[in-house]
Amino acid sequence: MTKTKGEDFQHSINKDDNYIENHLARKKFSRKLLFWYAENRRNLPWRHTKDPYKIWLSEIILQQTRVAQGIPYYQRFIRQFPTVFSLAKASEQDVLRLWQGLGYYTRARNLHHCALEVVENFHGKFPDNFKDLKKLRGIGSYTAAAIASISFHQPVVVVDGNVFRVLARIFGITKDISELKTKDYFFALGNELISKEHPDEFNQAIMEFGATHCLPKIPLCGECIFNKDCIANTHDLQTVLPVKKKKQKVTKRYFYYVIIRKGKKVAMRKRNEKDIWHGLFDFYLAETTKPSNLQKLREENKILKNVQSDALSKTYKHQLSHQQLLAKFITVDLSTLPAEMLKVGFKFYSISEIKKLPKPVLILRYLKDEGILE
DNA sequence: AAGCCGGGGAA
DNA sequence: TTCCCAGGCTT
Repeated sequence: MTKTKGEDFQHSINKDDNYIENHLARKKFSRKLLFWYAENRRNLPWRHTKDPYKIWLSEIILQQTRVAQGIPYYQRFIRQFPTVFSLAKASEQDVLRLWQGLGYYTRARNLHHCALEVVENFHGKFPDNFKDLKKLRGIGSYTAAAIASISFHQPVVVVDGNVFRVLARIFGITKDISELKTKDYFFALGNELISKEHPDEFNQAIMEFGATHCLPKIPLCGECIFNKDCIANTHDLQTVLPVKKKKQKVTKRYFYYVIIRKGKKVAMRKRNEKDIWHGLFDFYLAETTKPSNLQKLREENKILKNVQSDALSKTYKHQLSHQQLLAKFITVDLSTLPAEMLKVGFKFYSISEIKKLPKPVLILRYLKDEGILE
């Protein structure tokens, strides 16, 4: 079959704002989801209680943490701190020690701080609604919704990684989930869909569905109750949805160029093919991952070690898709370098020869600034 | 809006 | 290796 990707699909969504209602009524979605959950729910320690303290504890532990990894921590915390009072009474050191190995340690400090807040400001009773829960330290929109729905039966949807994935796929939402406002969109959509009768079950069901069935890489579409209702499945968009911009980090590279002159000629080298600018010519180069200075460079680089001048040029910047290049130049005369440096085998070019060599724009800009090239 | 926090499992 | 996990806080 021909895959309907990107543009065609985007168009079909944009031209119809009622897309969701047309394809899967909210009641139907909720009903099918709860049905699936009844048959597939895992038996997890925090599923046997509605105690807001225990629900809260489990949710903090499970932030950015897999269920299997969190279970033993949950059990140890419950055993050692059965109530919010006992947790509040503990020292931060004790809490951190019990948390060790779990990562994201501000969670542990916030956990302790929050326990103190609940004891001192609320007589040990957690607030019973989304808005007030969210005010507590370490409780964001996700955790507030989880506690509000599970412990207090409030119809507020949880929006976590699972919910993004499940809703984006089933309803064909192509918004970029890395954008902050997109979370508001899913929050609104989820609150339209959530079962008013069983908000707790709905929230746990949709997360369970995402965690065990609608998997990130290989969703089990073949045996899925939403088979015909799911846009991702019917349009073969499982790998596209949810849309998340790469966020590929831009790496910075600092180039310290040494322009070695011999009379009217200048040394240039052809660049390695495994890097940018392969096959192009630039100058002798000392590269670092952090900004440096001549002092430090002299200690690390055999050429620069003997450089007398301390006049680095201004910084030349060049932005590529995934890396930012920052270059400085320094000119030295070959005669000032020690004899051993001659063995490096620089090749010298006259100005007219240099004009003919293929050069990176970074080099070009510098040469023009210096009036070497017109 | 972006950076930061973290250990671990899966592909 | 890379991705992502039942996110939230700070700047």
